[in-house]
Amino acid sequence: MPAVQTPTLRDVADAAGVHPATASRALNPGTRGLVNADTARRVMKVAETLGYRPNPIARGLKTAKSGTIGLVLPDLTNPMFPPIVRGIEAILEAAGYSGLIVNTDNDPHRERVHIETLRSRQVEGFIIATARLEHPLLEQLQREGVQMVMVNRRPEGLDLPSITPDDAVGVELSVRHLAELGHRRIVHLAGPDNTSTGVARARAFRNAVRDLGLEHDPALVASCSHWSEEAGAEALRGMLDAGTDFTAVVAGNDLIALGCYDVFAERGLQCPGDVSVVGFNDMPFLDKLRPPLTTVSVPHQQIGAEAARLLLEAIADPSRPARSVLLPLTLKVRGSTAPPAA
Amino acid sequence: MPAVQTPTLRDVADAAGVHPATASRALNPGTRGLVNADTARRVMKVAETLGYRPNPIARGLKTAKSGTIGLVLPDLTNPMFPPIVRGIEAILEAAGYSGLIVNTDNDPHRERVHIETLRSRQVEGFIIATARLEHPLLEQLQREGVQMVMVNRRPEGLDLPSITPDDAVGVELSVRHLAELGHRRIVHLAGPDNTSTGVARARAFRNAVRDLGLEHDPALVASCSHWSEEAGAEALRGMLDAGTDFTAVVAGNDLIALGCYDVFAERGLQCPGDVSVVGFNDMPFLDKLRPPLTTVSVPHQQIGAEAARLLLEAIADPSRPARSVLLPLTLKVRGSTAPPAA
DNA sequence: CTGAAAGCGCTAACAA
DNA sequence: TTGTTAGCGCTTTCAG
Repeated sequence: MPAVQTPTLRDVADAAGVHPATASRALNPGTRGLVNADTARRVMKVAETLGYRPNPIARGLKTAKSGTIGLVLPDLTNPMFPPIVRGIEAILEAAGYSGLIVNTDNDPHRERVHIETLRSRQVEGFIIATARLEHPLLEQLQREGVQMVMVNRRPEGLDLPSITPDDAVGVELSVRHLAELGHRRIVHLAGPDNTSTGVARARAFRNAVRDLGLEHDPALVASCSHWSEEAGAEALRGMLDAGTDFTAVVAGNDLIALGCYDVFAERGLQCPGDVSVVGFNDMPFLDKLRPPLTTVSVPHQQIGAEAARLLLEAIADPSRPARSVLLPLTLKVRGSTAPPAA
Repeated sequence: MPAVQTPTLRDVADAAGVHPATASRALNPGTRGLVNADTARRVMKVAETLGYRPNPIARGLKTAKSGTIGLVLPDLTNPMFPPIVRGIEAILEAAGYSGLIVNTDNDPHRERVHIETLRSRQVEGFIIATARLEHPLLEQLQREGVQMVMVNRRPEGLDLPSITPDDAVGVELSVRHLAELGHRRIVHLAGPDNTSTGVARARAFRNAVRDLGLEHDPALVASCSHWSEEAGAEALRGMLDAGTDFTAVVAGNDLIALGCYDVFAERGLQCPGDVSVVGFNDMPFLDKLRPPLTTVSVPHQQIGAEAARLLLEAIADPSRPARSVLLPLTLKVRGSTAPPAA
């Protein structure tokens, strides 16, 4: 594609009157010390004026380093991910890395293929947002010594570094808020039970209900098949059709909560008049919904940044032990929660 | 990172008892014809069992082709882009390409740096969603023979392939809808006037107002500094503070419309009771707003897919003349528009 | 401190 | 049809 041939290391070396090897050393901060300071300066200057840009591909071929990391997302159209991506990129960029984003659409096959492609492109590590509790692929990657850090969710039984929200605290906050408003029969529409966030939040829900002395009825908990509006709507419809009695819903995440909104409209239920709802994530634009959604606020950008930092550390020093971070959460009270009707 | 050394072409060749060059030919669909069918089969089988994966980096070094294209976005957190990305990836993937996504945050400097990085990574072309009317960088790239296609917006005076919504039709639809409801004094909060979408929509607005015989007052049009809620809010506040009289707003896009919602809340205005609003793009979740936003629906995924197709065509045959596509739009009438108060 | 030489994994002439 | 030979642009021994 070029047309204008970008100058190569040889060109710089020739112009500076040195051997390419010397030019290489002069241009690389790591090896610059090995070369005469004056020569180094001269080479750098020539490189500058020639507009020399090292070819990372050629470099990668030699060093097996590419300056890239892979970013594996389940679904880019879920608004919670862009802020994570942003946080990641801010850190990577500062470190001279770039992230290659792939979308799996929650399909393990696509995931496998994408990860393979990325590996063949020599990514130096992965940030993975698609973890499932059972995740053989991750296990395999770990065995093969691939560097990676999990964001948001994590697999079970694998000791992998991860940055996740403190799900238990988030749910506890939600349930307590509803209890304080006077709700006694609270539904939990859990996320898929093959994800850590799904089960951790469901477990936290049960604990909170018990600790706060609320009504404890298995019929009040259902799992959604996906983290989506449709799945949330379906789960709530099932609950309603079964005649379950409740005055509030703790949704596994914001999209599931939005699914509830759809069902409220279908069934002529008022929110928060007839039923209150709490979401999870605080994705954008929630404040403009009808009604504005009360939700658990998650520092997505910070999650991303932290994950990137961890990964870069691991790449720099693979022997360093895996570290995991739980990020603190807060509840954002908006208009979707109110005391139950008397 | 590897740990398990992935087998190289040499390994395959050795195992199959042929020369690496033969193995290469056998493995590449394009050159497979040059090799004995039996040998080819054998090589492929060996490659299969060895788990051989070609190294695209090494290949790229030789061929100056990388199988990647660069995707330049102004802001990934704007919900209109993920669907475009999805459309692009669907096509690229099918063609064995992958897209490298970068975010410029509307910063020309970041844009320049990112594009340079991508070029050094040998992307074969670009899909660019950051075009400004005046865009020296694009001009330079075009001069240098870089393949690219514009999505959504385009620069002025450069003959570059583009896939854009039919802005004029979209605005015309909006204004006509409002006129039919009985509105006579309609405000347009235009997008930034350094973008083609901003000015094209503003021009279309003026034309529609004239054609429909509505009130034509320069005070009814303002430009927003960005495609954002904040900028939209600011523009509307200015309008209100100036005492401009109007009953409806045609917003440059959905985010600007959302900014209007904020101002309505601040100033105690009812929508659509006191003032109607129409957006542009039909980004996700608009149906759940208070009130649901009437907007122009844009086939984002199709835009992305079409752009990817165009780019792949151009890469395959650079001599082919630049083609541009205007995609048709429809109006999605929701709850933010109603007849003006009497 | 610098140059020479080799090679990362692959493909593309050119010969045979 | 296959093998030989180079070489993509860079880094990295190893000598000097």
